[in-house]
Amino acid sequence: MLTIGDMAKTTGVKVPTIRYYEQMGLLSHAERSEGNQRRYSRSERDRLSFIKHARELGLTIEAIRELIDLSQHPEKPCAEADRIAAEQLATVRQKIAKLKKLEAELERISTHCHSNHVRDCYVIRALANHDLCETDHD
Amino acid sequence: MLTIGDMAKTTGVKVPTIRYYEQMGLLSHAERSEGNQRRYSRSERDRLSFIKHARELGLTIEAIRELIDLSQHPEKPCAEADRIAAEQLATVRQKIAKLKKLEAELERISTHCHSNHVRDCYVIRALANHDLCETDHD
DNA sequence: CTAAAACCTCTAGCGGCTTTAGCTGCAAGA
DNA sequence: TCTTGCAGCTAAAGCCGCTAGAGGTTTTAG
Repeated sequence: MLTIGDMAKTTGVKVPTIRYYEQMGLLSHAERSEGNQRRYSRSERDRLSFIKHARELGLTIEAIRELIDLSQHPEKPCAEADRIAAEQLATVRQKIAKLKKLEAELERISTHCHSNHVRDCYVIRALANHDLCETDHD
Repeated sequence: MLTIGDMAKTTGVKVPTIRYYEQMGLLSHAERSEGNQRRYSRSERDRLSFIKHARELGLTIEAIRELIDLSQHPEKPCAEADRIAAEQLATVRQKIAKLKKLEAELERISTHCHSNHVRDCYVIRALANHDLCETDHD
């Protein structure tokens, strides 16, 4: 049996976060030692790794909960799991697209200013005046 | 004089958000009507647009506060403003890099699954098993 | 046996808002 | 003039996904 510290060490998820996941229902209530400390099996550690990996990919707690529920029902069709992954992919792509616009504008702003005083600073002027933008970031 | 609603309409910043910005010290305490409603001048609206634009670019409230303070002192050197913009650019670039890794992995995961049941679902297996990853997203 | 490390619960805090509850202000139509 | 209904007000709580701290208990190493 693993202590919560062992779990933390082997998965890289911090101890308070593990307790948080239990509270959120991603991990079931762990068995307890006589002294009320959590004890985990290897399969619970695997589930924690699953959760960690999913979080690293940006999935919400809610989405992970759905995936865990799904994985408890191996006979169900996996279209649902596909949908969750695909949605996340779409979200990530949107974020990339948006950040690229920001990158372009910030680049322009911060390479443009050759003045010495705030009075003429391009950074400040660009922020004050959206018309100086080339792209239509929202 | 503009009401808070007018401000919201012309800048696209929601009414409660405007009040929040005032609380955070980005907007100064607005004048009030006899009936205690906020009344704004055009220059306050311009400042709100500035804030909005900066937020869209991902600047934190704190960074925006610094920029506003700077813009009140036109004779100061603008190196500080440049630094803020450049830092934000670096942050944005980091985020893009990370998201691209996620995109690659999600793409692989969600195009890989041709099974019908959760039992064999690649999405679920990939999440359970980090070894299936090609990149070393953190 | 003791000291230290690890564990426990509970609560509060982060950023950047959004929402809710319960009020008051104000303009336009009957 | 009255009323209706939108707009505004304040204060406080809620959201996400943790993280940190206080103050106590259990486990482990020596």
